[in-house]
Amino acid sequence: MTRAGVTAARLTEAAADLADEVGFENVTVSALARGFGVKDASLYSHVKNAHELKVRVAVFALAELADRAAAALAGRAGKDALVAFANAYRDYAKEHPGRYAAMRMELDPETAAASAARRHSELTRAILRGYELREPAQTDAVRLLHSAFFGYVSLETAGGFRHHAREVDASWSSAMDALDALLRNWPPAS
Amino acid sequence: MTRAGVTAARLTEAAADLADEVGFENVTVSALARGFGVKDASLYSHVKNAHELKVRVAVFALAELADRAAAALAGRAGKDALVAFANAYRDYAKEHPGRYAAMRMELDPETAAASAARRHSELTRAILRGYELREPAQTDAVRLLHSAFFGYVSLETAGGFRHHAREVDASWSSAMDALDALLRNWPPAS
DNA sequence: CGCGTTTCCTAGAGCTTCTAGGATCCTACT
DNA sequence: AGTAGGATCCTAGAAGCTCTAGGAAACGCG
Repeated sequence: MTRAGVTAARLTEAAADLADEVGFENVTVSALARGFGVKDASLYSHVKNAHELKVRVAVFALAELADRAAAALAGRAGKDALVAFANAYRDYAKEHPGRYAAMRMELDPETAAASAARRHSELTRAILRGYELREPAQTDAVRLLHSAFFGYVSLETAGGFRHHAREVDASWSSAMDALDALLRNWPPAS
Repeated sequence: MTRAGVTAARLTEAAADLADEVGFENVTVSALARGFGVKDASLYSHVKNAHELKVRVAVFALAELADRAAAALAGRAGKDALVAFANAYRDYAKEHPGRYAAMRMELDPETAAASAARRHSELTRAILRGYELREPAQTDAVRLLHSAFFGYVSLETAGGFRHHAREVDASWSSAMDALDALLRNWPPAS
């Protein structure tokens, strides 16, 4: 009897795949063990909790998306960078809905700090290099941009825009125009 | 032995309260039954599923927030309306984190259509009366606004802005300024 | 009062989580 | 080669949650 070769990393990736297939809230230690041809109790040598497993998936997805966003940002500036970054978010959510749902988890401060969440902020900030924004407006813009991307993609994947006539793609590109215009014309502090 | 007086509505409200206390993902039929001093099997006369219970909470929260938003919007226009509406979202999420998390659930199309989700769109659209936007820019603006509110509040409650120096309240009001400026100066279709 | 409906119960099956303790495999050191 | 230690996997089992089936008790109405 050879071993199944389970590691924490492999486990996390399998959990992420499972999340994309059956939904993040249906990711379970038992189902994961079945996928590995292993009893569920065995997985507790690699993972403390069911909760820890989900946190691992969230952190993994955060890092994966940060990689994609960084790649999309390379060699681009201004509106090109903005659109490429935003599309990285949207495409990732479409391709990996379970992983994206995992990212919506609440992480406790220390794991959040250790995760790629900070990279997301830094990458969003990198977009602003093509625009003229100084602190503290820069931080405010980073937060608003991140919120807009995140919220738009969340609402779209949740089906929030389904019942409208207008095509979502057209709305999306219009939103990109609007955000670009906003960054070029950020209002002075009141 | 008198009856406990359980109805679907009372159940939903208790579930919403429970969600605010222990988190939406920890809302369980058993815990709810304990709260009513009743066996868990009894609740299945009122609710089909655990899933249906959660959907009920989501729909309930959606309606409750729509009521608040509508009240906040009454008698206001322009930026006043924008800020009041956005604050209704943010305050609700702070006051009722479990209910807000419930709203993030994916609803199947028919229940989503029957829910207050449409009212949210209409209320967001009402904000735009104070600005000069025609279709299809209006729909695009509604989606972007809704995304920004929703995303900002989600990220803030998830602790996404915790590690930054700048006060979130200041960033928030700056975001309001920015969105107001954007609506007053929406870019023409490209 | 009696009838049907609703609410609640007990009993139990099935799934998931997680712990305890034991067996087996791999690695590294002597 | 032999063996000690650690990592991986197992069985067994307790506890919680979901949900069904069938029965009893309360309630509402004619």
